[in-house]
Amino acid sequence: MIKHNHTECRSAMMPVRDALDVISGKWKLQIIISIQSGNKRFREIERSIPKITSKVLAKELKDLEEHQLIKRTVYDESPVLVEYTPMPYAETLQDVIIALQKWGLNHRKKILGK
Amino acid sequence: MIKHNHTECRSAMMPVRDALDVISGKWKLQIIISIQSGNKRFREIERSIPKITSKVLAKELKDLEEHQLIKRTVYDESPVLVEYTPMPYAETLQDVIIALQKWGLNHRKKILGK
DNA sequence: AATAGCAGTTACCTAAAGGTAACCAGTAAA
DNA sequence: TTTACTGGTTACCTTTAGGTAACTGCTATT
Repeated sequence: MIKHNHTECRSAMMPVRDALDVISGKWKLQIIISIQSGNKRFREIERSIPKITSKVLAKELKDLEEHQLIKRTVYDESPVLVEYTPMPYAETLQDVIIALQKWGLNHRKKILGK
Repeated sequence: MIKHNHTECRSAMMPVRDALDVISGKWKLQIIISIQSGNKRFREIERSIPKITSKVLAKELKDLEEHQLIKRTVYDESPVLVEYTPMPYAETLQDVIIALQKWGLNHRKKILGK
């Protein structure tokens, strides 16, 4: 083999796979960003994310809760009050989010600049 | 730190959306990693990515070419020789890839550590 | 002559993601 | 009393992603 290394390639690819298994899809990172920005209530989060629907949001919130990225708290007032808050683990995604933000900004500039 | 600001939330979310429009999905980053590792030929790339199929690979390679992340070169020998190589623009994804790798590694440790 | 590799394409199908709209119970404001 | 808000759920449907397997023309190997 000249220069490319099969093993090295695998060990670069696998962790990306593992990460994408958790945070892939159109909505998960957007929801985390919304909650990290201070949105707590279901409708509040829903309104903060263009085009998302109740059904999709409900499902994705469950996924994120299962992965311990957010916490769902029910305050038993009447009517019931529900709050979604970020777990500390969600902060570990900052580098990913920032890298994607930077790349997205740059990409938009590139596209519009043509 | 965390402010409850609608505008701020949007401007954090939109670039992530833009980025995901280009590099979302199970395969695109894996393909870029494979090509950046030195794999050039169709079958070579295919073999380097577990579980990918010819059909999916062909489609994703077209997408990546359209977004100018990779280049397809046909050498008109006989039989035809085709090479895929990374464009300089693909290098701008390094931060994203590295962030995802780190997070994926850490996440796997977290899951197995329980 | 048969087999295998190359770079894909095609047809067919399933599974997952996502959209649309209606609906629930409870509360509060108009 | 009607309207609207809350946090979702349900049923139904479409779209997209992705898998399976066969097949192409061409060449090189066995």
